[in-house]
Amino acid sequence: VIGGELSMSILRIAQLTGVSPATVSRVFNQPEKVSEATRLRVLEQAQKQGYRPNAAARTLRTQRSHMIGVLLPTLLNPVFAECLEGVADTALAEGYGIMPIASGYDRVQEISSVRRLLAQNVEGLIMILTDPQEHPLIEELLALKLPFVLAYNQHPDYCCVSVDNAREVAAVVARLHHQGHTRISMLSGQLSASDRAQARYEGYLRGMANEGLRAQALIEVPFMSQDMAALDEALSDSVQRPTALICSNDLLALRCIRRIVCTGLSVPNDISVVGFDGIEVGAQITPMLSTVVQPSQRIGVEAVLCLVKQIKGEDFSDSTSRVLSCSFREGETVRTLQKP
Amino acid sequence: VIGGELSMSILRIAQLTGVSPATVSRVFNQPEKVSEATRLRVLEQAQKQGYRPNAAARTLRTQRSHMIGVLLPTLLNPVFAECLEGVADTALAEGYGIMPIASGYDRVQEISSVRRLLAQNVEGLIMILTDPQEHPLIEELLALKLPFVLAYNQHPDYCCVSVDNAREVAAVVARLHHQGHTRISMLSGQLSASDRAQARYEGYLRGMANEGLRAQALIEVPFMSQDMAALDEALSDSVQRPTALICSNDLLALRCIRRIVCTGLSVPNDISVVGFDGIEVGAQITPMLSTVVQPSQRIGVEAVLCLVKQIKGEDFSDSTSRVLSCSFREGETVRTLQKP
DNA sequence: CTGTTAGCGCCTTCAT
DNA sequence: ATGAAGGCGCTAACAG
Repeated sequence: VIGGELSMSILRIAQLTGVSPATVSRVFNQPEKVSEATRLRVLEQAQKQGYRPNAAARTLRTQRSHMIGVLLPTLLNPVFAECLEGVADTALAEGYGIMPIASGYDRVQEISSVRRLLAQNVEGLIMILTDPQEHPLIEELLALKLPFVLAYNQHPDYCCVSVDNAREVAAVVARLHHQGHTRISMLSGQLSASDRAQARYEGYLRGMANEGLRAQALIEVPFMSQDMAALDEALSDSVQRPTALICSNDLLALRCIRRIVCTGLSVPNDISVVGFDGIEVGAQITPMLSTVVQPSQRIGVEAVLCLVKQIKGEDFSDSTSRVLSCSFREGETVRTLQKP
Repeated sequence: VIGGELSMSILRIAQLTGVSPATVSRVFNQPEKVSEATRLRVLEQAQKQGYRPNAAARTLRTQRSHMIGVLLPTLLNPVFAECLEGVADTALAEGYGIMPIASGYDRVQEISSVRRLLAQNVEGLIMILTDPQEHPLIEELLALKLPFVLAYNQHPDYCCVSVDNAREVAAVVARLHHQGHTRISMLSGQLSASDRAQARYEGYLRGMANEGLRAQALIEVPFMSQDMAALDEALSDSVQRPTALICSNDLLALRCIRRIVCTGLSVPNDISVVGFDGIEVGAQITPMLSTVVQPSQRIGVEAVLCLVKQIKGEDFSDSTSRVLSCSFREGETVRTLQKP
């Protein structure tokens, strides 16, 4: 009965310790059900042999992978990297591993990426979609009864961890107005590219209406390319030129500032710029970027907590959405205008 | 023989299609060994039933998880996020999933994190360590015969994908000297914090020696905190003050620029600043950061390719290290001095 | 080209 | 408190 070249497994530890495999298993999963004496012996042997439970076998047996899939647009935008950091840390703390995939803001890739995640038998998904509206993926997940949480996205029917994009931008408009600005424009990537962009633009419109200001036409630039022609045009008319520019995200804001300065104008003296996201570097640069700071890491944290709750509770209806509040970073890219 | 509530599995598809489980398995793994007719029938049935092969079972059976573990300091520094993007994309293309964990620049966490990765039965590891010198982890992995690749780190004995940090910094020194700078200082986070920091500092010393310049004392600031006292002191003496400052990484460079400007000095008029890393945002800001651009994404890509080669080849000696070359980004934070 | 069979390593009732 | 036994879903011989 003496095993020969037994590969590393629970069985080997069992034999070496002189107990049954069941006992070894218990030591790792229900330690309280094993007498301290044998438990220590098993632990010691396991230690000595460098034994680690086989995750695949355990997953197969328990039907639990302890894996969370994460779908995000790209890690090249720090806002998502910051979020992922929050996701990673929290998942770890909750006993889950994460498997991230970037979709490149592409709906087709979003679908294929999630399929791969499903193939890995993830227990749940955290997704940052370009736009959750009528997304085939959602139906699919619902049918599979696979728990998921949307991050940054907003949708009335599904569990989302996000911010009130529209409200935040409207507040920025009010703030700028309060500082004497009336010609306030908004610049964005392609609106169709994300629900955030749309919500933020709506916030702009609402804010302008609230303040009794005339909304300007949206300055829409291709986000992926570096083409700033639309901005150039908006700046060309030095009389009608806006005094303040709200950008749909921080990366765009930086790009705008650069373009404006290259044009020979000054930020914030000639034109104020406000971003959205609150990426860390924005606070390191000079002039410090004035921006709406989303709690990106916290969004990641909450998304995991919410997802884990769903997974544990098996309760799919408990998917309480969370709208986190933003703060405004008083940077140095906004100028208070003299009253005329 | 008519199966009842058979849970989703290869067996179910087999029964429904009227073939054996082996055939279904072949359809997914060795399609060429199955007649087109039955293959199509199986595929159709699988499709209809929404069947997906169970990854855990497959892993258990084949002893291959198709998972790569990734250990990195943090995602909050864009340089690592960019690298991870490269890792993620390439791993996907190679048929692997990735599982990233952040270590927070902490050796103890590095160890515990990798343990967790091992517990997930990853087939290999990509690691960005603070310092691979005499790292207990390495011994452990070697003993386990688990393939791994170090990224950014440099070590003669193990497979690394990195850049020649020392050479690149030395080149910066030469470049600055060529532009008329002689009082060139270097600023870094704690040297002990990473082998990169050390190598870059060595490069500074070597570069200064090469140019026949007198190396200044290293300005060492705590990287994690925002404490810039050491810099303040270096700038206090307006006569001896350096005309150029080489920073050990881009994040530090941004912080320095901010501090310098807040002191009332100008970059680059009063003092030139050069970074190291080449994070994307550095090119978006104004003034554009002059810096040594590491091919971060490519480091990630190469690391995966190198790792996969090891995994496939089972050949642990084929671990050819790769030293990628950097480029210099001519930004706007360096001034060419007039000849005296 | 297809079917049969035997585990991969683990957990978990059910006995003892 | 511990042991025995079955099976999670799949693949890789080996037959036919």
